[in-house]
Amino acid sequence: MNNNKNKINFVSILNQYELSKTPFRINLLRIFHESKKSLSIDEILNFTNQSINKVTVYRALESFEKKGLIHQVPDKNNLKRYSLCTNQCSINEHNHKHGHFICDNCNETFCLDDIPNPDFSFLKGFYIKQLNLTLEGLCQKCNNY
Amino acid sequence: MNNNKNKINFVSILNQYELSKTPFRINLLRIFHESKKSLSIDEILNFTNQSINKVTVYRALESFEKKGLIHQVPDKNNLKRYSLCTNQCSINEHNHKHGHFICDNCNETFCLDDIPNPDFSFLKGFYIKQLNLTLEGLCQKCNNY
DNA sequence: AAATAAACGCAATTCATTTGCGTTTGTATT
DNA sequence: AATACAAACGCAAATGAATTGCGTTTATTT
Repeated sequence: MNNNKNKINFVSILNQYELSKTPFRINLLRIFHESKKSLSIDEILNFTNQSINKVTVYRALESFEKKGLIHQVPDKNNLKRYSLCTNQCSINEHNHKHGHFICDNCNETFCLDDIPNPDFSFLKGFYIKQLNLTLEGLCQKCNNY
Repeated sequence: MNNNKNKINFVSILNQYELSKTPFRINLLRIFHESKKSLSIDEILNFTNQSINKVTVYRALESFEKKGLIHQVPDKNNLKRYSLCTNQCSINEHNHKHGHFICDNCNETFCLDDIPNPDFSFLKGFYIKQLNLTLEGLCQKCNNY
């Protein structure tokens, strides 16, 4: 895999989601793909070496979310935090059976892509659009596993 | 059930959790017990007819949480939002297998006490302290059920 | 290549939450 | 029941994440 191929890849994804392809937004998409976890605004800024304005990050994330490329995930400190959508999502329809594990010690967030689908048939009359599962505890490293 | 008996009840709960029994804190505990859902700061203020200072609410909630009487739950708008603990919790040990349903339309939060316990045995080496499940969609009413 | 729309950076604003401090109230002790 | 101490309270001010306005730059469309 060469860099050129990767770049084309990200651009075509942005195309697919009708998002503009500025250098920063291409880079933002790369950052999401390369870090397998959810990201806060400050974490994103660290990956860009602070070369970009914070407001620009907020607005790019807003666009990405609106188009269904990323989605917001809960954060212990009530900060904005986003994850790449795994399924094909759109503006109107997000369909996550998505889980996150937040480590109490190192604060890392782990995406759990394949959580067993719990049975919610007891919720009669409720329409479930999105499922967000957050586990808290100790990750493998902090649990000295 | 008469009012007197209820009052004694709340006071004894506060006693049990080593929380001081000011008129507001007794009332706060009643509010949590009477509304079966999670509460934001502003929702609490509405129940008290704004007779109490916002800062006081923040500090009372902080105390309640530290002692393990309530716990924070995720909120779509990243506001502080709390629910009564169902299990016996303490300062150091919260053990929730707790779920919440947030309606996209009316914004109500419903507590799901008896969610089926998903199988997380695939998370080898992780220590799971707390499970927070948030469902989003339409509640019975907004779903025209 | 020109016209239009979107992204960007900067400064200023908003709004939830936190902090400091003097006063009041609850709690423990005698 | 009176006193002493700690905690809760209210107010004003501070913090900090997120948002908004606006002029400039860059991407997109024709």
